[in-house]
Amino acid sequence: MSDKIVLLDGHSILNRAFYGVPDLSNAEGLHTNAVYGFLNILFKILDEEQPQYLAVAFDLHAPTFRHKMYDQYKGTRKPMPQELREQVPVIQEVLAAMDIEIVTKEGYEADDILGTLGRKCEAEGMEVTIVSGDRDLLQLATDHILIRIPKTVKRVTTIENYHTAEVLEKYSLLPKQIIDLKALMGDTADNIPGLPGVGEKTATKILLQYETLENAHAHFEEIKPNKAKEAMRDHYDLAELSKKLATIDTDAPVELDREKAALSNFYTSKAYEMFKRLEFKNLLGRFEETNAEPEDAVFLRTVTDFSEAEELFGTIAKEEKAGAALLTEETPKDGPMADRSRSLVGMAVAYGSGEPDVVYFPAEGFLTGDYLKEKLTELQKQIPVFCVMDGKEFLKDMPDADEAHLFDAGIAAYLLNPLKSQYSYDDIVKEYVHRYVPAVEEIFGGSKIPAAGKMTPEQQESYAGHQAYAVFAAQENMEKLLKEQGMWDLYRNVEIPLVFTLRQMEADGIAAEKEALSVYGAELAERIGELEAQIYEEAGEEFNINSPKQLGVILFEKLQLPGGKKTKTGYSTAADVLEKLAPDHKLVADILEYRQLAKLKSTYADGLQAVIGKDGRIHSTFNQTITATGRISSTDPNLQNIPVRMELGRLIRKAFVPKPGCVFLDADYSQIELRVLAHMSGDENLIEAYREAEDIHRMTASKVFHVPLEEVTPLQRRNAKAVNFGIVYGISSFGLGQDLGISRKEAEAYIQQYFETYPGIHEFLNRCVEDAKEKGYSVTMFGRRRPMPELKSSNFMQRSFGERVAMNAPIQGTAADIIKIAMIRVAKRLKEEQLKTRLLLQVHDELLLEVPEDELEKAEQILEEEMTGAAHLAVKLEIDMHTGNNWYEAK
DNA sequence: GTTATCACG
DNA sequence: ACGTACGTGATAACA
Repeated sequence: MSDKIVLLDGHSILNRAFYGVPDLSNAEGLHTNAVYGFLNILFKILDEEQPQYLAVAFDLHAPTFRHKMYDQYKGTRKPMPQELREQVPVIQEVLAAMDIEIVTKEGYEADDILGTLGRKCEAEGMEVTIVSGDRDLLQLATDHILIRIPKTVKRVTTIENYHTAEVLEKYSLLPKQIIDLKALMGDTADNIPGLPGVGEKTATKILLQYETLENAHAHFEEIKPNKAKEAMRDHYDLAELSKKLATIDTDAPVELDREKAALSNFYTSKAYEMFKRLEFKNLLGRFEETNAEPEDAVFLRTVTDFSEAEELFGTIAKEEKAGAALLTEETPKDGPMADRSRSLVGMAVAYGSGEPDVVYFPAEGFLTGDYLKEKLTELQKQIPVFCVMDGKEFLKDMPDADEAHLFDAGIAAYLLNPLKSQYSYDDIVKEYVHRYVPAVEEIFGGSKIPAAGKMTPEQQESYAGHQAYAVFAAQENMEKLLKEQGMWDLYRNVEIPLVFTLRQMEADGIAAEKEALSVYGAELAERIGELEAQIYEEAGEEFNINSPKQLGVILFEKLQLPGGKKTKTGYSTAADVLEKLAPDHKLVADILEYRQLAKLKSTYADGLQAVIGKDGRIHSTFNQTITATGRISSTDPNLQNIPVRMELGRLIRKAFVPKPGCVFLDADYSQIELRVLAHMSGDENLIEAYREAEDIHRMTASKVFHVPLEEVTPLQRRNAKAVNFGIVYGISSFGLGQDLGISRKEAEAYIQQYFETYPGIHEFLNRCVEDAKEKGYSVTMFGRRRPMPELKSSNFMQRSFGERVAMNAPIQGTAADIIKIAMIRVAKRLKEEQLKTRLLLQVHDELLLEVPEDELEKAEQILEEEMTGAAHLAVKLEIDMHTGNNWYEAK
């Protein structure tokens, strides 16, 4: 059997894949559809062909040399869309990670490289397969060179195969005559002009008779269709040029490096990382059987001997920097946070200069969990730079950690790119150390991390060790980048202190009365039952009201209500659709009420009861690395979306109570985002409006609608308020119209008048978009960045989204910065003044404190001072503050 | 696991 | 012409 080689036309396949695969992008906003499609085609070909060699050819310049000649001639080449362009380096990176040979040559196209290598390999007795989307390549087909052309029709990829015989069969021409064919008929996709008026039919007929272009020209007077004859006579220069354009150079100065092209195991750890980052989940399966060894592994070791450990701790204590990772087991794994007990299973420490030593200490024998914790706490206080992956998690086991020494790599990575959905140690190493360590999937053979106690000793060492290595190795570069990007102050003086504040909030939790929730839930259940019966009766049948699909069928098919389709899967039954129908149909009104109550019961009445711990408190988790704008989020449960707007829902807040002897103290910023906007835009009129008026929405209405302040109607005020909100969201006339239930045109007029009233805001918003377009990211007052890849999109919708985000992110982000600062300041004051008052919750513009009755006055003063003093803006920061014996009263 | 809906700022 | 408000998380249904 002779050797087989597969040669791929990189750009051409990428291009095919781009247009054949629907738009995909990963969490970073990077488009990935073409890369995904490319890899699918590659794997399919390799599975089928089982070649010994593989190489991929790329043009060096996207608009290629040969085509440029014609571009100058006619200048009609469309630029490559940005979404495709950005994927070119990605596929090259992926191929490189897979150790696949990439061949390029200055001054030559991929075609020429494929042609040359193909001929050479054939001459050496190999079987050659060339894969391209470009039919030009058919000219290369022989009995030993197979041209394969993938086509995607309706999401199914099929591949056409051509040896000489197949070319003859399909085109009635020899492969080398394909050149003449193109010369005559042209190829718009490739910008080959051909002869005017000559298509495939005529061209084939001419070539069947005369074999070549030149021979045909010599006999042009005999050519049959008159049009073709004249074209041949008058435009032969075009055909000659076309032939030149269509001819593939099979004598380019390129060589195949057999060693590099030899197909080895390309399931490398680098490739695995790339696939993971690109979120090609079903391609990851290909890696499972192969066990890729990292090429330059981090050296790890496990120490179990007590005196050796003691000695090591002594050495490490003198270090300037260390990285650490804890393996902790939580039991039981579900149920309320407070009911779980934690035990240390082991810990890893990375230290040293240059290539670090990484040591894993299992908590066993004389090295007990308590001993290790004690030692690590000491180390943490001694070592100036102490790096961990997740500081807040670390504090659960090391509550006495020193803030000044802590480097939280997860938070650093979040600030450097807040768009990622996860901050994993392996990504961090890849991104900031340019090295590869095994990810959890590789260590555990699945994306799930088993309980620490269930891991094998090897897995424990690898997981904890690589994590300790990662934070240690990445720290320097991350710190440098944070400083370069002007975020070091934000990192050091806001985010890191906040880690400690949030940890305290989580640990304290908030008391909730199970009984009250249960009673509330029972009341809801009663009314839900009534509604259910009514709905079935009105609908004439029983169905699952919670199923939008079934509900849509009942409403819009069975009962023929107007409202039609809206979502891709069927009818929309969202509240705004149903509300339009509710006044005329009792059924719809009942459904809306049912929905509301069902939500309250399942999410709040039942949901909250389930997370109350044995201590009677709810310990939510506050996430600091989730949002794109810098806000924090709350999960398990989410305490930032407890009902308040509707009275019935609001009653839930009566179940949240202070502990005995305490009261709640709640304060929220008054229109913080609008005030931030006034400050950042510097708009004199808005700033002045804030100085003059109690009620900013009324004031805005007065100015926008040119009526005296006292004569502003409630409707005018409502509209002005909506515009104020809209501005903060990155206004669009459509969105505003939707919100106010008016036409796009009317909304447009409001916006216009608003901008006339506050011209500085108009300028500011434009500047936000322009700046973000230029720099690729937006910035808050405190330096927080948000990258905005969408702004470069050629897709109108995505770009518009980017523009709105560019207007919103600096405002929402700055407000988020301010309340974070306020939280730190409040926490600091409480500590300094040794109060027992505790910060319990943050709800974006609101803080809830649990205050011993005798500290109330002091706490009020602190809260007022620290919240309003958190930032100095051109307008005052004002708060509304209340006390109460539950959250309902305090709000 | 994804989709639709709805709770909050 | 395109088709939207910005930022989150939990639940139930459905595949």
